[in-house]
Amino acid sequence: MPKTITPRSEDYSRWYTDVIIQSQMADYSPVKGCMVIRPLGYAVWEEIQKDLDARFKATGHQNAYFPLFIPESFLHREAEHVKGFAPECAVVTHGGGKELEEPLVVRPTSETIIYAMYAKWIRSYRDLPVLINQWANVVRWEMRTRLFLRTTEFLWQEGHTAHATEADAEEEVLRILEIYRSFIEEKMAIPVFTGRKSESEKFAGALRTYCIEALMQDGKALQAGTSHNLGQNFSKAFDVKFQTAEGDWAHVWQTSWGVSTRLIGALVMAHGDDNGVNFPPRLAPVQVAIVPIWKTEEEKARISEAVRQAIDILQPSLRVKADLREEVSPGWKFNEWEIKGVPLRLEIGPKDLEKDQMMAVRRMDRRKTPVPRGSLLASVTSLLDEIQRDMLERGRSFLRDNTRDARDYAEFQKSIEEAGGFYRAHWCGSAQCEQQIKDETKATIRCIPLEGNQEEGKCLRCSAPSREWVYLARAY
RNA sequence: CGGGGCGUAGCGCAGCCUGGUAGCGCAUCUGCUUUGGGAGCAGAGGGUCGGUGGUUCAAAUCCACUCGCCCCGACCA
Repeated sequence: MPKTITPRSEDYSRWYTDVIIQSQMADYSPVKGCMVIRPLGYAVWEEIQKDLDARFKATGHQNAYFPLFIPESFLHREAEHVKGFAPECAVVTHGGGKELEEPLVVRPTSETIIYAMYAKWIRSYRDLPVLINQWANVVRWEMRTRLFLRTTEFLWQEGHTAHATEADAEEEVLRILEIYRSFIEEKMAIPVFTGRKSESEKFAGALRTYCIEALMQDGKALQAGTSHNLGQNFSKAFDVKFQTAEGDWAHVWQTSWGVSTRLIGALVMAHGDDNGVNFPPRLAPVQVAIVPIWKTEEEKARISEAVRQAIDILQPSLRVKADLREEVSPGWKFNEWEIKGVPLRLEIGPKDLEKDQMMAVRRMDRRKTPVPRGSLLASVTSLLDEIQRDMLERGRSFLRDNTRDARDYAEFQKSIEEAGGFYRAHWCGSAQCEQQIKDETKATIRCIPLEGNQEEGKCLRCSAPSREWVYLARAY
């Protein structure tokens, strides 16, 4: 039997692209670097949105929307920010048939346009904190793109908050980091490391950047989310001031944070296999696919009735789909739902009906479990929970097995080349060592753990004394 | 912008080295048989071989140019 998706262990990029296109999550568009998100891919995004949105609202945030176009001069107000983003900006120079007086930048991120508004909205300490999130698209003209991981245009959410004190801003940044971590681990079933970025890796214009780092199956790290403490860099540039209770004037302390459609790429890379994508139950657009099997007309009548009953029972609490097509065989359907990542399949045929059961098959390992029709909802629900747990656990083992200590530089160079993965390594803190490691091994400092990494040691690169270790990896 | 690879039927590919007028799988259509892991058999339809120019009696094949795509780098809060 010809398989649609072939093993690509020797070519992970190709496998990744094939899986996405064949599962119909996304397509290349006529414009290079831009991606068409098809209904399946968008459904995953909607699940991500739904969940994160609820978490943001539960912590007091509100959604709002700001313009796609940003006057070019806004970008220039914060020196570091423009340095980081100017090279990748798309710029509109004409409108209404005329050349514009001032070019408009298509937002690569919205700090500037949003803080220009905050300057008007914020007057008093009573106006703070401002806790706003925006669901939007942004455009960054990267030299090289990859479906979901780095596209010219992508969808994301960007939170922008303003606080009265530095402590409040720092608390917010860490609160969001924890929201991202728990979402990615609990819903996406992807274990992660969290921490702080080094100076060279932080956001253009931030005081400090915190991040979530995950490990893909080919041993490369992927940044899955970021949360920035902007300090007063932007509030000074945009003059966002408030009057304190004491009557003084002060600049606000700000944060910004975001996750993007890149998360979908993480999902594909972390859980996919040669049978297609593989979604964890809590995030899967379709959690259960029911595939009926019949030969005779009489069987068809009985079995479709049983399917209808199953749907009535499961539909109210689960995202379930009955595949009653007659033009394709059951075997076809099995494969199709697997390619599309449905975590649990329920088969029902004459043999099952006799035993008053349905056959449940897990997408992740094809393990079969008969479930009694009498306790269908409870059984299916517990199977889905089990799959969710097992997927996360499998990811944890993988992350554990691929996180190593690096003490000797030569050994580290050899190991990262052969095995990839994360490395715990002491770093003296100098930008020079960081750069040399990058040049010599392509590995970067993915994050500096927030705790648990205090330990006396020697820098991996220069052997100077070091008080803490960091995570190194090659990254997407 | 460098390095590598690929453009041949709707999709995936072979043929090219060594020129001789285009083939395979999937899909499609017809008929019969088929449903617990992508059905089987028999038959049918479908392609100015990315484009332009050159060499030749003859070009998918050789040469030059050109366009497009993919991968690896450079780049990338």
